[in-house]
Amino acid sequence: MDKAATARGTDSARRILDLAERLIQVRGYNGFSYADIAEAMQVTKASLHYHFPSKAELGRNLMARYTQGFLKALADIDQQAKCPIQKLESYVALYADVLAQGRMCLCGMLAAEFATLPVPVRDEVLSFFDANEAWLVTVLEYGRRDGQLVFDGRAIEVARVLVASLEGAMMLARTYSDVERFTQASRRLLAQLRPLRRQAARRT
Amino acid sequence: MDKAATARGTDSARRILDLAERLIQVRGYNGFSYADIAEAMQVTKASLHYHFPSKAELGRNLMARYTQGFLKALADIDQQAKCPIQKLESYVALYADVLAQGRMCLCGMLAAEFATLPVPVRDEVLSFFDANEAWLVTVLEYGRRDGQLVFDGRAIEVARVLVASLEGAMMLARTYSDVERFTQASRRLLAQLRPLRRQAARRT
DNA sequence: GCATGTTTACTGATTAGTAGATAGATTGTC
DNA sequence: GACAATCTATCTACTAATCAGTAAACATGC
Repeated sequence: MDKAATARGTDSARRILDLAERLIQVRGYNGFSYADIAEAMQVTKASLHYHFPSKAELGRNLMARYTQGFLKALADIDQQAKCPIQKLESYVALYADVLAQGRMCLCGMLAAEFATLPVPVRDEVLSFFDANEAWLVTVLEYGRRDGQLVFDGRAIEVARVLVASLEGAMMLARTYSDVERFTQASRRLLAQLRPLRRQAARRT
Repeated sequence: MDKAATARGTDSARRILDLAERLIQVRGYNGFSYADIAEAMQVTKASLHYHFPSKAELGRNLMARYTQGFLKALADIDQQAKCPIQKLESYVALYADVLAQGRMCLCGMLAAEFATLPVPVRDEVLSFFDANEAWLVTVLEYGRRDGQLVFDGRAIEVARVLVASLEGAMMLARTYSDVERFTQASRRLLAQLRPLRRQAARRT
């Protein structure tokens, strides 16, 4: 059965990527090694090199998969969310879900280590952020046009502040092992985009 | 002359810390080695271990010095700035100056690698952020009391969003090698705290 | 002669990466 | 349907480089 063969064949590669993803999100690109993955999978390092010849290649593949998955998630939000506010809330939830597992955003982590990354990995990281900003710009402009969102100036600037703030809030919250820090920050960031700004923070 | 001796004596330690600081800000804690510092100083690795027995000890000392310097800078701001807005602008300038050298905030970088850090270094990183938040809270509360700053809810929350957003904006700006990204983000973040919010973004 | 700071010459662990053997499953051919 | 060839995925057994860290000799200046 070629189906089973294919399934088993791709399974190792997928598991390697899963483990690499988690390791990078927790320890960073320079904080994990092939030996870590090999140990977790109970195989030898050599077999990892069969699937991903070099660490750079592993990183590039991982990033490509991550961005693809993120774009899929954004498309799902576009289908399901009823209004721009809801889209932004779902967007924030993507971050919160990662943080809830004690992980950083893969790209936030790689952005920190950017100077040490192989060039192909760098390119993928930039693509990820570009795609994020582009999606947010669409949501923001649409939301402003029909009055559901309020902000000054260019949407791209708001989008960039939003991405940067969420990444930063995620990093600080993880450092303090305090998800609530992220929740409070994201609630505040979204509140600023809503009309009726007086209600930005209902509770003190 | 004990002065010259002390000066020369402490000079090596200071230069080691200077180089370690730059290396961590650019490449991260796991992205540099004693060999990097030794090469830059034209000495052997062994002599570095004379001054800082272990990498953890080096990191702890570096963080202590960094926080001390930052607190000094905050005290200077308190003395020189005339109003809360000006204080916040000077605070943001501290970040911008680091970024202008192509570096990340030392603690922003270490926050990303937090899971892999020796515990003493972790503690120092947390102290740094705690001190930042505490200073900001004072500025924010004072500013709101006499109407120069406007924000909803608790000052601590605003302080945390500010720190997280600045760290995130710094990281993204450095990733894109585009200081302007940080400038725009910080201008926008501070504008939200000013009265007359209509003027938040004068130019597009 | 004693303290400070440096060097030489190591150690053992870990890093990414490779060559070649091997087991088992799949495929093509008669 | 039997058999050979090939493919997939793994293992053993390495390499060369780099990592943090150490011991002991050695210089220099007070």
